[in-house]
Amino acid sequence: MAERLDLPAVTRKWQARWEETELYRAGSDPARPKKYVLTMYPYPSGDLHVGHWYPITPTDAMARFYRMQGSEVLYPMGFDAFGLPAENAAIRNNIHPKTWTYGNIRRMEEQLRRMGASFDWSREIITCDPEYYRWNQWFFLRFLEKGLAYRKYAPVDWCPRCNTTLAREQVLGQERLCERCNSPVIRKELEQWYLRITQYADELLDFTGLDWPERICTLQRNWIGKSIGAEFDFAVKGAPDTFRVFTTRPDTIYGVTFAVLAPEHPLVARIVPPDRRAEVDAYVQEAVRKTEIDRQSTEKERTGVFTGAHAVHPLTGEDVPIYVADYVLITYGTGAIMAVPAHDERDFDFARRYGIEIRTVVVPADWDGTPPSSAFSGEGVMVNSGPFDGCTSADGKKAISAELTARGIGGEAVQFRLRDWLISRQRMWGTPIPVIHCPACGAVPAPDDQLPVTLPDDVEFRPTGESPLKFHAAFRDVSCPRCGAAAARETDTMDTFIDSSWYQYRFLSPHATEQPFDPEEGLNWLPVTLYTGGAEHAVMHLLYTRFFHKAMRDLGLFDRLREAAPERNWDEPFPRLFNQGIITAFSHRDPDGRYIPYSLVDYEGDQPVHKETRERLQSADEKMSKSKLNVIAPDEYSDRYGADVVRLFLMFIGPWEQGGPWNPRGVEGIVRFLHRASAVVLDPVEGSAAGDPAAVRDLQRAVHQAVRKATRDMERFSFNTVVSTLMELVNALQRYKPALSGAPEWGDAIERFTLLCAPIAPHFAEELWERLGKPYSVHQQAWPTWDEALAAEESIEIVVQVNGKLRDRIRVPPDADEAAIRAAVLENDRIRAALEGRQLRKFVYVPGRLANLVLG
RNA sequence: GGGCGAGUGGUGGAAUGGCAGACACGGCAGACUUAAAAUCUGCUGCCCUACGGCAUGAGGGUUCGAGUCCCUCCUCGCCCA
Repeated sequence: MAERLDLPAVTRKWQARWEETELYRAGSDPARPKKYVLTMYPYPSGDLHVGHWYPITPTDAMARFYRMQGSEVLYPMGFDAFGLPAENAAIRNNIHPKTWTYGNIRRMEEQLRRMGASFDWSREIITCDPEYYRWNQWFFLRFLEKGLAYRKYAPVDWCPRCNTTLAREQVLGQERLCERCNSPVIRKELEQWYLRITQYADELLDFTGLDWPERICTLQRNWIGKSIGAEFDFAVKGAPDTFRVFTTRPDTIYGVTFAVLAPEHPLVARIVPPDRRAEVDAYVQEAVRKTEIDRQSTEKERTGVFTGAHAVHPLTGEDVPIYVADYVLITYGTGAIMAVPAHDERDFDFARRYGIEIRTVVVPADWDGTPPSSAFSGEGVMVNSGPFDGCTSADGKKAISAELTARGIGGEAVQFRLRDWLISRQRMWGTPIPVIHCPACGAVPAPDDQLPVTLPDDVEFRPTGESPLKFHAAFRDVSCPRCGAAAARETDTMDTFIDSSWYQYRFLSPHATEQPFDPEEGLNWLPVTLYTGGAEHAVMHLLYTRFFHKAMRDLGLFDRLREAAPERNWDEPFPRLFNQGIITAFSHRDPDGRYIPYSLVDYEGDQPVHKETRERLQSADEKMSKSKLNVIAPDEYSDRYGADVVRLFLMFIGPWEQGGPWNPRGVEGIVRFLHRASAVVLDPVEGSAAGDPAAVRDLQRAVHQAVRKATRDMERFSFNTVVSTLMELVNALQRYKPALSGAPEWGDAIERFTLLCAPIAPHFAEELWERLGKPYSVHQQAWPTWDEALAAEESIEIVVQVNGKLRDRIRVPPDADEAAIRAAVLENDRIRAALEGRQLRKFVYVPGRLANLVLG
């Protein structure tokens, strides 16, 4: 056997060559179709682990696949470079976040290069560069002009650990944890900047023309949370005040027996008579201290207090007692509700507790007249509802809304769960919000010619975590652009999700100075052909960028493009999205629950134990994370086996959208595969003949079937089966080689095999290609095609079943018709035996596959 | 509580409604070797000596035929209450 390929050396050799020859620079030949492949850019945390390789490897394969199919491909990479870890590092180590960030970026660029991904590095963007973030500021000013950006005083979510406010989307789960650091958020009242994403709520609910995983659309739909119902004003009895409520169930309005205000509702203070004030105040004080989870929890009993005031039922004129209760949130809807205990579980609990009447007004169609023992929240037929008795819920909703409109107190209304996007962050390492606060003129936008408003280099971090911008006189103290008086620059910075909301456009022309992106380049590449990334961004990045795109569109940024290419989708940033799964690895914990690094794990049989203490360890398959000490660095594997081994293994694990466990043993299988493949392609075989024609046909069939399968599987992102197809092909080539390696068809076979390897094992394929004496580069060759005639089976095997059970198989020519098959089946000995004494009821024939005899 | 997704050998997984378990890991046996590693060959879902039977979380249904479609349930994951 010839010498084995030195895969790490092959990796280094071709990476250097590709870089020298700028092989992956996106070209601009107008004759060739264009594809823009993009995968979510990483945060420069400092070290790339296999979790980073996982999304990149298949997208790189797709970029290569598209190039071989004749397209020019834009496949750029950059860094999401603003954000808190840099600032925390700055506080700990007393270095500027910029120093830390750029250090990490340089290291990660190097690591990314060692993957051998075909990025066009000439397009790199780094969001903390003023060249980039000036355009965040530019967009902010445009949004301000259009009323899409505004400032308001409101309750906001505050992360005490990160020392900043967060957007609603960045507060996760029922526990309301900070998306970054997992600490529980608290509520504060602050004046902050918002983007009016709610203006696009309806359009964001429209997913037509999006080839996205259904799951992501559903998540966004739920998050936006459109509900249609009615809104109306309750008049307070004996006072000039009114308060507005929203309900999704106007058909239950005759069942209203009380109303509830949120403890924070401004009306509370006004309507409470003096004799009840002490009790109500005490309740309100108590309520505002509770977290939202406590208040909304279904476990706890619902509490409240009677205000002493009454409202007037809008239709019946009855007195409706007004309560304050903490299960009504000031942040949702109008902060007040009409309560219908018979048809709402929470209202039902509350009414039970305080002895309030429960009045059934909607019943199921088959109702037997007995009062239900719990709230009936379904739809049905209206009863006890005056003129509306007998209406269905659906009709009743419309009729009641119309009635409210007729009385001039409300009407049909739509409520969204989606809130405007809070973008202010009380942090230093982000894009400065380009606004100046003037005592006379108020919040004044920085003039365009003052952009970019840059972050100062000489900052001093405080251990408290407060933004140093607040204390930086040169940054803060400026004169008002409008009146010239002494004024203060805004010291809050923008949410870093602003950066990623439009980065796909900056890649087109990362150094454009007059506009965010060059429309000519846009016309070349847009919209993005394929976007990939993690599903965890469903209601953050992926929602924000859809909003941002639509806002950019409404600023006119795509007008010229739409005019030149009206057939393309200019309403969405990413018409086609694919979510990869998560790559996991074993973590190990000692009996005290502490995570133990791999370097301290030993095995006694299958039982993991602590290398030193010999304690038994608990292992679990978990998402890779630094805190769980189960992060796998690809470097060790890459240095030992070459980058292609890591790439192939990641693709081989299983379906890309499912993710899967990293398994060092499985890596060995890939190494074996590459060595067997290189041996079968490169090793000479002595004394081989021209080969007999039947064997040649078998070889061609194997090759052409593999080409067909690999092509189809690439197109449907089924990378694991692309790899297994190539493994099968190598197994077949090994079988045929001794007899056929002298035949001309053999050369064709190994050439096609090498080309099939190119997208998924780029270094390996390049080396084989060169050793086969072919011209550089394999990545500039055409993807192989298959010939259906050569891929066709010579004879086909028909499975013969009796009553659905396998009884025999017969071989027939591929063109055999049903009559011929039937004859052959009935002649078959085993079938005749089975037929003995029974009657053939039915003969089912599936062309080319199977015959099923149904016997009586 | 609601929505979505998943459940297939010892393991990762494959399978346009048509031969369940491709491909690989691991295991077993053998070859090569003084020996080991590497490599190669064979076997490897369960039951049965065999014929054959049973098997895709459980139960039902549709169908000539169900891992795949429908219904009910269980378990796990994610999202929302």
